[in-house]
Amino acid sequence: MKRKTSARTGAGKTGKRNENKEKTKKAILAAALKLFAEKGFYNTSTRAISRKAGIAEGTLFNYFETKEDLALYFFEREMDEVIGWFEGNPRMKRADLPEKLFAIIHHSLERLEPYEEFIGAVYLRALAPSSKLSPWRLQNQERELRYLRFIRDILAEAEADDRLPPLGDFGAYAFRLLHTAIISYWLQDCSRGKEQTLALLDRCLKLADRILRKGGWDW
Amino acid sequence: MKRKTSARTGAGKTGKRNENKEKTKKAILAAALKLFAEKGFYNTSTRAISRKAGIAEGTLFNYFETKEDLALYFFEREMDEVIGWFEGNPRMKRADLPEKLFAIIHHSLERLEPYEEFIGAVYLRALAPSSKLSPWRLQNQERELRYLRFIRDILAEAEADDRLPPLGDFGAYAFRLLHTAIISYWLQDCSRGKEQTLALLDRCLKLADRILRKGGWDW
DNA sequence: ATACAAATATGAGCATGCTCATTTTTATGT
DNA sequence: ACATAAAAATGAGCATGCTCATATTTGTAT
Repeated sequence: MKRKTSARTGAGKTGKRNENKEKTKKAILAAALKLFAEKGFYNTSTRAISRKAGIAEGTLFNYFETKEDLALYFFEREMDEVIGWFEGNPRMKRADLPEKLFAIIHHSLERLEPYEEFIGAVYLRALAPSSKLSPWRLQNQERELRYLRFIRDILAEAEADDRLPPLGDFGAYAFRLLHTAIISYWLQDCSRGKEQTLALLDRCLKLADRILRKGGWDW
Repeated sequence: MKRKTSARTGAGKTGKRNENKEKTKKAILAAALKLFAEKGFYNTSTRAISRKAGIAEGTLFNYFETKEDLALYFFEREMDEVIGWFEGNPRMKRADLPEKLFAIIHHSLERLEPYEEFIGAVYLRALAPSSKLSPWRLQNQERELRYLRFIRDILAEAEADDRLPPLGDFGAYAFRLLHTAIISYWLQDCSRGKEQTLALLDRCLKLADRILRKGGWDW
């Protein structure tokens, strides 16, 4: 007789086995988050995470292929948080395009702040998902697509209202380019409260707004 | 009696000691370059470099603080090469501003091509020199300044001819932002001959040209 | 219950980047 | 020549990220 339990693969399965797996995964993530916050990414060893999570060291690598993957998981959650925050925020619905785009980057910078130390090691990679650098996993490609669709939809809405020339997919790619660049600037910004970055971001988007409002550029 | 040899510190000293030092440094760099090209950055161990250079492993770290520093050295040389190429190229003197800027990024991408594999690990860091990620060394700050001055001078020339509104230092920073972003795009560009990146770069600079030619933006 | 197989956990062990106490080399003063 | 000190080279050794052969647990069929 074949299995009677759910035939689906992936998350959401039931059964003791999967309960344990999820419990272990959560334990690892909780331990990692705590230690990263305490000691930083580079000063936290996978041994320490395993010990705190109450598992053997090898087990950790059954759940996450590399230590960086562990960090990527947090970024993925942060990005979903930003998308969720935006979509659940009624003020954003009413805002005009530059305000929306500013808010998205601004909010994501705020969410990223606690992780600043290891963003250089991980985040810039995450934004270049098809780089040869590391074998890109499906998980990352899904996140990437989710991000690009999210931006594309916002731009498409503005295009539909004739407030934006038709950029096609280029718009989302260009915005991601800006997003990447702003983060790399933010990383090296020593000013109080990262005000230089915010000023730069404001400038860039106001500029883009002025350009795009004119319309008729030969894209 | 005090030393009679040169009192200066730094490169260019004479004496058997410094001759040996420079010889060793060159041996390390030659070995590293060869191995990086053969096996790639990540598949080349510091042990292998040391062995090929004919020195003990510890010696390597008397010359370069980290393996990444070894890589940074090549980037530094590449950047100087780009600056030298630009300044020694008479066609560039006559070119207009967007052509100049396009050529700088284009040429540097061409020079960077052999190192593509480990640029993600090193180059983006190098462009964020005051990041907390790693304790930034004087060497890097000097390179950074050399780059920014190089760009600033090109922009200042255009400003003097009234072909550009007065941007002050912002111009050089903004260009570096573009440069960073283009590189991160380039890293993930799978198109033949990286033509997508070149198209994007062309678009960005033509756009910037059109904006700036109008003049009078309230920077 | 028992047997069996698939899934999962384990930790000894590997290669690596890097450190540091010690040894060797070089330059100088007498 | 010899002594001395500074500079430089050395390689054993450390902690780390990660692997993999082995051991344990879990689910199913009889």
